[in-house]
Amino acid sequence: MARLDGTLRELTVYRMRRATSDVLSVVKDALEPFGLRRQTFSALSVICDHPGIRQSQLADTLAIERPNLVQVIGDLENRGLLMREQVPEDRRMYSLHVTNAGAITYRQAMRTLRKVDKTLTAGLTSDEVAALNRALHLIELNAAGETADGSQLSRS
Amino acid sequence: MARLDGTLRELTVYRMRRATSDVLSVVKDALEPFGLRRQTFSALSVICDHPGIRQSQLADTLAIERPNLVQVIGDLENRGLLMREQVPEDRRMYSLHVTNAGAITYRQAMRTLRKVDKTLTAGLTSDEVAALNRALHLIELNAAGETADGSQLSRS
DNA sequence: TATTGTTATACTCTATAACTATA
DNA sequence: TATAGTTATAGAGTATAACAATA
Repeated sequence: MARLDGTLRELTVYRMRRATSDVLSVVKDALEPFGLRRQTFSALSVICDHPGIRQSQLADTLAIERPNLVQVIGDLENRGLLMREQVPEDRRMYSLHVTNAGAITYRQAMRTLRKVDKTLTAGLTSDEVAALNRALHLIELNAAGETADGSQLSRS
Repeated sequence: MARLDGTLRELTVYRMRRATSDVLSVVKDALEPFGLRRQTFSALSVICDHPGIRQSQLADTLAIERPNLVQVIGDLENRGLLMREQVPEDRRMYSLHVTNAGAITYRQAMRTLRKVDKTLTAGLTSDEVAALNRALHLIELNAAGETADGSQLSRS
């Protein structure tokens, strides 16, 4: 039987939502054995690469609202994967560092996610994956530009 | 300043999530003047193309759980965009049809979303968009395959 | 005054169990 | 017994306002 959502599939935005929805489900399952959720994994990754980063910088990087980052950081801290240190020069801030356990967990989880990435893009050449990544990046920039200003589209 | 999430951006799954998140925000804003949400628009589209479709078929088509479709259908019915008729042969079922108002609203919304699609893929050639759509479809199939069975990836 | 991190809160989206009415 | 639609509910993910501590 032919697809009943054929017209919708003419829209790239619909295809993105459908594909991403399934992909995030796979990612969630892949991270579950590590006790990580997508956001805790992403935070761990950025903190590993940038020791001493502040929560507000992390929030900006991951496009997460500051209040929503609180529980992510708290989760990682409770699991002993992360440490917070008050910054002496400005005691409003906390600098974030991963623990040894955090670094190990991150490396294992990242290795698993790279495999997931391979699995999900199986059937595409490396050039096609590169083209896909470029296209996604361009769309992300276009979309961010649309939401930033008072876009005409939302005014009928 | 360089990206702080450079490592994460090596993962296509991360790029998909970031791009799709922004895209869905733009789509939401674009549908708002029509009083539609993403799901009500999608439902309207499928019902327009397939008059008489049943709710369970619609749920399968859009990959929405049956309970979650109830409010979507109710919303469209309350707005007078949709009608439900009990099927005489099997009175458990309702066949769905759009009203004239529903057809008009759908056409206008779809026209707007096609423009949104163009805006978001601006900078890509039509060949590149076609390649993107194919890649997204392949990934969707790969991901659906992973979630269906007891995937080995979730076992460390 | 402005900013960092926090709390409280609410809204959307999604997922599951259990019910009803039909078959 | 099985299925279509429904209800109730709970869990994520995300968004805003307001607060305390600090600058």
